[in-house]
Amino acid sequence: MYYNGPFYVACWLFDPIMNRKPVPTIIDVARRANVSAGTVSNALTGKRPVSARTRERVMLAIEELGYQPNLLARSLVNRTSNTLGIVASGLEFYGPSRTLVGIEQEANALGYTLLLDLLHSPVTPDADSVLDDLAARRVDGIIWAVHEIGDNHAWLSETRLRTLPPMIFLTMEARPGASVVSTDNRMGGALATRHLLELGRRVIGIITGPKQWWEARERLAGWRTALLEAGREPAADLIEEGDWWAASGEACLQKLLARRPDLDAVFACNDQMALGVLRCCHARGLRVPEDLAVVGFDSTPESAYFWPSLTTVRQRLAQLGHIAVAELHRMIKAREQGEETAPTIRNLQPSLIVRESTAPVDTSST
Amino acid sequence: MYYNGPFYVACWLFDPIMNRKPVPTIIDVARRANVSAGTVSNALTGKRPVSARTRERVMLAIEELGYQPNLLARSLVNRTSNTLGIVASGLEFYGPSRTLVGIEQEANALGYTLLLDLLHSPVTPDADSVLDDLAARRVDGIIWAVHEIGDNHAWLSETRLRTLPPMIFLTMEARPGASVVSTDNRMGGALATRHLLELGRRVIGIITGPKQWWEARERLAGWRTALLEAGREPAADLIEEGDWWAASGEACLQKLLARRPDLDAVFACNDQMALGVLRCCHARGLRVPEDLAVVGFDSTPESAYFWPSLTTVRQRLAQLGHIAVAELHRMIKAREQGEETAPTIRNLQPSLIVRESTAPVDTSST
DNA sequence: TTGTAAGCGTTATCAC
DNA sequence: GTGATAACGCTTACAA
Repeated sequence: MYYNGPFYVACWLFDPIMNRKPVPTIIDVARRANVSAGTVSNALTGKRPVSARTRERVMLAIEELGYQPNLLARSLVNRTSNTLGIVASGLEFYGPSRTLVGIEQEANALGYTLLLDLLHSPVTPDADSVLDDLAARRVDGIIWAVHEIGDNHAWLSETRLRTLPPMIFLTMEARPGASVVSTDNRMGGALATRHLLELGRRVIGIITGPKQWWEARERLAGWRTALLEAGREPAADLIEEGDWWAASGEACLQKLLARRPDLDAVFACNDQMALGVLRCCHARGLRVPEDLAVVGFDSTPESAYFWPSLTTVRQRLAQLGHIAVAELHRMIKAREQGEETAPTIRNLQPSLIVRESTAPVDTSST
Repeated sequence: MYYNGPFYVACWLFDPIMNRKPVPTIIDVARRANVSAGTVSNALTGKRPVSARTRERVMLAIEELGYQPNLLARSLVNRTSNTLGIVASGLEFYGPSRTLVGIEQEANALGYTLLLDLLHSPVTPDADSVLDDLAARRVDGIIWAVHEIGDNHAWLSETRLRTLPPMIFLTMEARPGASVVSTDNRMGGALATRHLLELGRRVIGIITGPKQWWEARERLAGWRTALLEAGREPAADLIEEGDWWAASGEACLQKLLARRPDLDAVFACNDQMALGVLRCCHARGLRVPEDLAVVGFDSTPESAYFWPSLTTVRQRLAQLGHIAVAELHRMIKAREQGEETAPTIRNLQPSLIVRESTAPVDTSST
């Protein structure tokens, strides 16, 4: 009835998995249920009606054969793979991995599977080869979750975007033609600094991330803005550049204190550097917050258990991922309809979590 | 010369992406280079020789057309997708995400792309649907990186394994037919405890992870072993069960101290709970390590900057990922050759990092 | 070295 | 409601 020809036999003979019976196909199912392949397909996808009796027979055959539809073949003809490519880096850090979880959740909810590509060097990414591979795999959309460092987005242009599936960018400065979703880091920096100003602190230093990083510059800009608002000068000797690691927090505070012994507050631009700051304070016998108030950024779970617990800026990292995927999904659907979507820019507002490192009175460690 | 028939035209007309020219195929390239599709294929894969002149023409055509080979189609005929499925959970924690990075690195080095599936509930995973999907996508192999909690591996059986691609398990108790790579958590627990014994501590408590977790039980077993070796009794009132979070470290230490005011050392089974322990000590005015020596587990980057810096057990998480992928690759290649591979069990040895929380003399914070 | 054509496992079209 | 059949884009005997 169905004969697949000599090639089929050859494949069976040379089957790479010799000690297994060949994987059943939709044709095997059809044969066993005494229907055509098309009917099996319809029974499975429900795209066209199938009588209850046939459906039953089909399902039975599937069960007996242990049939698994081949999604590769399905994607080939459907011209859609229900797959999202995600390019990320720095997954060993809290922020990126938290965001990835958010991305996966929303992707899963929308029926996408994730194809993960991690960049080994976020600074000089070989963007083209990664993106080409993703495009070759026919992903439905791409999430670029690589922090903006130096000119590592130089490859990005409107014309390049046209050669790619719908794409969304995380944590990047707005660019023509690109859809971006970020935390408002500038606002975060301002929140932290205003809080210290309101506490009456007079000499507020900042330990930034690497200036190469866009996020670091934004948080610094927020600090500047808040100081200027208050009529203070954002003096250069109040700024030290760290590298996001705790060790640099410690080292930078040493330098700041050497220059400005009158320092009475410091904004460390992430929680890890803030941890280094706290350690430095303990070592020097500085009381926090009495002698030095400290604010961090990120609100890692641990920060509530530092000693003292850390006042910090919280970004909604998982939500960042959710929104990115939802927006990407919208773009994909729109393009399927042939509609042209205008690029969107989303800026998520962070919030301040006040804890012991700035508020000596309240001992609660929320 | 080549005419693809009415369907091709229809596809062009109903092209989902109407404002774009249809994606070029290998046939378009062939036509433009005045060769056959097979030759283009050979030029691209190098599987069969192609004359220099033809290759040049082909490459030119590819360039001009912006052709991207369709990996879906290629995988369909090759019966291999160069893809690894990874099922993971708890990615918001340091351990799992660090391991994922290791996995991705090695996978990348071996030419695999990763398909990521995160389990929303590691306790009662819907393993079958996730695995079926991965199998339907025809991944070449699967990495199960879900911690063993309760009976969340109940689905696993030798017969089920036979229906799946080659598979490797992380951090799980050995099982017949399954290849596993884990850290030797029992050894880790013993290392930590022996260290405290050698320091002359007499009453050594333990704050475990949830007993539901295999890893937690193993670390506890290591503590027991070490105490028994030294002729001490692993008394029940020295044990408290935490939940891996810092808050539970704090709470558990309170309970331990209430029962055993003579406690002079505690082994917290991860660094986060150890952080909670340190906080509790500060709050109660206990000196670390003079009054209470503290050891953690994991060696997170932050632990070196706790106050005091934390003595902890280091597992090579990235290496765990490397080894898992390398082993999986071996299994895949073996099965391709039709060879039957015996399941392998790998146990990675952890090591102890001694810092201030147990060694008051040495102030270095390596 | 190159072309022809069958085949990978699906879905969609068009009759019946 | 169901069955042939062509098509998705690529690889690979086989023949030339």
